[in-house]
Amino acid sequence: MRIDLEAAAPAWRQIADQLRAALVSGQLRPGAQLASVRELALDLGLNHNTVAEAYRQLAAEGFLQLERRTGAVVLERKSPRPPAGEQERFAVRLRTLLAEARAAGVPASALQSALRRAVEELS
Amino acid sequence: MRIDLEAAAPAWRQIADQLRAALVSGQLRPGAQLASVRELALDLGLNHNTVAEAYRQLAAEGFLQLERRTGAVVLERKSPRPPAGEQERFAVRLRTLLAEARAAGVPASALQSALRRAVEELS
DNA sequence: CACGCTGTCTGCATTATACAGACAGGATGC
DNA sequence: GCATCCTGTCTGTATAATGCAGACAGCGTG
Repeated sequence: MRIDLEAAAPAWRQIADQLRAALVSGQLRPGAQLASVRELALDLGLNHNTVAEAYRQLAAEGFLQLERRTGAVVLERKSPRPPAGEQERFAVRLRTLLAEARAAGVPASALQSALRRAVEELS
Repeated sequence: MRIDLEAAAPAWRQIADQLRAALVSGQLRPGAQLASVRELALDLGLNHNTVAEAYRQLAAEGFLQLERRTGAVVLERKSPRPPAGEQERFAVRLRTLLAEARAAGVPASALQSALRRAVEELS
């Protein structure tokens, strides 16, 4: 796990994003015990409150259970009904991301293979 | 063009992102004249400085020429050599975006078809 | 019953954002 | 000639977000 303090996205969101990816992909299964906010903060070179903010975000999404003595535990979570327009918002963000990559000079062929790989990983 | 002031991304970045998508896709061709910062700001319900910040961002990327009297004009721009690791950064952001969409409840099949559509649009 | 470990809360310094308004320069109209 | 208008730019400011330091609260353990 890697955090870039210079990035536009705040550190707590980067932490939440990377943990969410691990949760959705099944690398973190229900019942798993996460590192304490201070442990992970020390590991990342951040303040414990920054990690706590990320944990609270994932708890609000239903992924984690936070308790005083127990720490952060992965919950069972059924996929929610997608809010209206969620699919369209994804399409817009995907187009934006592709435009940024093409503007940075990444060839279209490389983007296509990355997209095809993503399609396969979703199966 | 639509701006959401409540979104996490700042307004000037949303403007730049949407204009960049239009530039990369060829909807805005070299020589085209953009709306003045005040015109577009009025159209979006924002301050002219917010639009100017977006224009400066695109100018720094080589897309626009900004001049006092002339306004904002689309430049010819050869795609730069992609910085090292740019392709990998794209892959990471794509995975993050997909994880977020799946967490929001968008079914994998919908994501796959959106990805396939994006592959075709890149040809 | 003191200690240690957990997440939570309050307060603070810094930075980013969006805005209001003044400025600069060059074309246009009288 | 010269006022006027339209362009992007610059300065200053109020507000919110961010990351951090440190204190607090609950609960198991020795």
